[in-house]
Amino acid sequence: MRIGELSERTGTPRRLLRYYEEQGLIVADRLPNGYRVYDESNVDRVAQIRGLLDAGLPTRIIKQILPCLNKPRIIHFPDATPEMLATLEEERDRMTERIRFLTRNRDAVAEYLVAVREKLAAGSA
Amino acid sequence: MRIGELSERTGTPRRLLRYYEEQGLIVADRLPNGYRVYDESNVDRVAQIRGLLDAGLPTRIIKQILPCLNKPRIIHFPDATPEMLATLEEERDRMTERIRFLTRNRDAVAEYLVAVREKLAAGSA
DNA sequence: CTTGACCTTCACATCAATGTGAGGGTTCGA
DNA sequence: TCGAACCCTCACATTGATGTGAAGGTCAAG
Repeated sequence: MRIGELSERTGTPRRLLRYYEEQGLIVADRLPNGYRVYDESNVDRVAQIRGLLDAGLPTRIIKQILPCLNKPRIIHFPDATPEMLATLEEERDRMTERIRFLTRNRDAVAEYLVAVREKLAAGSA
Repeated sequence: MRIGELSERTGTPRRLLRYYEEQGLIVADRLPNGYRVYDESNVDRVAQIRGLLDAGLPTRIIKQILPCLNKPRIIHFPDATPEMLATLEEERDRMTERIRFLTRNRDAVAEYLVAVREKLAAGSA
């Protein structure tokens, strides 16, 4: 498929698909006329990228961890340098931290909402 | 305490403390000479803000949910407009989504690391 | 052959979170 | 009274993720 279809199917502006490519997050083949061509796998990949971005990870980190997140559970080890592993561990811990924090705050917000609803119910009763 | 101490105790650049104030996330009293003064509660508050920022929430949303996250479990209801409640619900759901996504990916990264370690152990054995 | 819907690159704009520094007051101790 | 260590505001710079548009190539259908 070309960029327009991928854009529609992932709900991602073309501009960003090009940007992700520029950042090395996705790769596109080219038709003889220069048009980008994508295969199915890119749909999932873009979704993954967007999710990670939305989760607050910067593209340069996403670039590092993406290869470890392949669907086929065949972990193909890229040049797994020690520093890269260190980065990954850091990032894993950062994610864990984030999850903890986010969960705490989500729960607080949720509790608040419940409390407000009760208040409202009591008030209107 | 003045801005310098708060900065040190929260590990946050002064610049950002002023920025958070500008964004309405924290409030500071002023000494007669114009210096900002903070009390203890601001230390936690800043930590909270930084955590939420790090979790990917923009300041304008943080501003909305902060009032619902007070330590003393006395939920004091601000002008809880219906739209604000709607925003909060949306944000709660967004956070939940984020947590889910983040968890999945964190686990994937973690698994990857374990696999690599095993590989390395096998190789060196 | 032209029109319209694609695609390309390039480049400038924006927004939020930050960095950085200029220019200038206050306070306190040597 | 001078210097160091604070504080202030103002304002421009930067970075990452985006928006937007110009100038132009490709291609299928009328």
